[in-house]
Amino acid sequence: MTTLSCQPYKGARDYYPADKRVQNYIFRTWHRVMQLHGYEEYGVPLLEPLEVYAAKSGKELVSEQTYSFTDRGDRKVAIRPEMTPSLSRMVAAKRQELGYPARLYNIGNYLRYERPQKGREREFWQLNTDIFGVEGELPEAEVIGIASEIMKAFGATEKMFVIKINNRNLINYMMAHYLGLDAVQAQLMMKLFDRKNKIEASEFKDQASEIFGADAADAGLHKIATLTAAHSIADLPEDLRNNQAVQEVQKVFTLLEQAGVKNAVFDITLMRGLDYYTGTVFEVFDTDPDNNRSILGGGRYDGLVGLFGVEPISAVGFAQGTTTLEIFLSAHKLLPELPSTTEIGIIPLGTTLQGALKLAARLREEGVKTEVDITERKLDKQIKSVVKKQVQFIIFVGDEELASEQYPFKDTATAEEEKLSFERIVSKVKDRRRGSSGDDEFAEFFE
RNA sequence: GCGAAUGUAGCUCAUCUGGUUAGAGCGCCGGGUUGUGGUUCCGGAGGUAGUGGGUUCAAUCCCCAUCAUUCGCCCCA
Repeated sequence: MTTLSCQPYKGARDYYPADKRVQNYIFRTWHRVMQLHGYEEYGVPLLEPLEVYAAKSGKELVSEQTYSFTDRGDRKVAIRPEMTPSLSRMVAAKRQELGYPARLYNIGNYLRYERPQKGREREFWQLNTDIFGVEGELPEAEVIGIASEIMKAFGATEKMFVIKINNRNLINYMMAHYLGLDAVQAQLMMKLFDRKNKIEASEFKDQASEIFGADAADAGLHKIATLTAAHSIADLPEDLRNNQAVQEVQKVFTLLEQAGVKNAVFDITLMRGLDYYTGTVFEVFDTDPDNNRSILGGGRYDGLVGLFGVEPISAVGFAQGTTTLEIFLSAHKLLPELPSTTEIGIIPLGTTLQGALKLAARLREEGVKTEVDITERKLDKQIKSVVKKQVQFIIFVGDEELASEQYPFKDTATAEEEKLSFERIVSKVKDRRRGSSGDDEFAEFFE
């Protein structure tokens, strides 16, 4: 008989209670910010017909990175590698019944068959948020503003992250008309732009001139230098500035300024890999040069709903994953202390287990999350277990306590202990609840 | 899919250029204390050195393969 491995599947993680607390903290914050902005939660199936992704997601994502199989009915099926196509399908199906603007969000897990590494897992969890049915730049500004608020809700300051913004129409115009590239060259150049911040300046230059070809290299490089030096619309060369797409970008920036978002910048090198984007694209980056990593990304994708045979509906959205967000939060020391959801551990003294169980039942009636140690081990072992589980309080229950109804009530963090009545204990725990999380009105997200 | 590094106890690591029964710290379990932990003392369990093959009188150490982990590329959350 061979022994089974304890390791989880490659690229997937086990979430022990301490890990799950971190994940739930992130989920809770996401729920709170999205609901405050009037977004409603929805859900989609884990499985989709493969062609839902084949249509628009991008070649590599579908052919190389999708977990797909043929089901017993001979259907080609994929486990969702992303949300947007499913959501577009869903919106298309009920496009006449939804109230617009349709503001929707979801928190779910996805699978991509990739080589795992730092900030990348095969199974990952992300927030998806989208607004449907509004043309113009207002949805972009709204969604980017929410992205910024999410970052701040996690405690990030504007110095810690930057919102980079670009526009697909501008990119296309720039590639074809300003730089004079054909489709193949443009594709290569987009990939190169995408990597600009990850490679040496000289390497960027070499590869760029190779794409231009010997004849056009000098003029092309000169133009690219002008482009990459541009940190706002105003810095762009005049040939580009009059383009319609530039006006769109300008409008987005004006709206963000009015909304008080100060850390958004124009970045002509921002590309985004997915094929379905049609207008504004944006990403949030860590400003720490050691973590040159995108922690949120999205854009406008007006064509996707129309693929399902209905009139197109304009759409803007973004996704943020827990994997890279966790790296960001811990690097900036933004992860709070997250104690156990269990608030009280009761330790029976001597032969008072029945009394302890009754006390626990009374506490639960008051909504206090309570466990009882039923191991009958030595006292110090029981205390150690409660502390290890990061439960906040201990009540010791012996015959004396049951008679007097005054219980030694210990704070495991400070080691302070006092004798309290049942009522005082309940109010202490509830005070602590309000004080620590600060968002008791969202207590339902603690589930 | 490509490149590189690593793999010894639950965790972090020793074991000097291959040489007797592979060690330590932390953790875990038990006891000193039939009512108080994270900072005491004593004892104990736990390893076919990722796995398989090869070289050798002899392999944790050298070689090959394989698997896993990590870091990059590609791509992306």
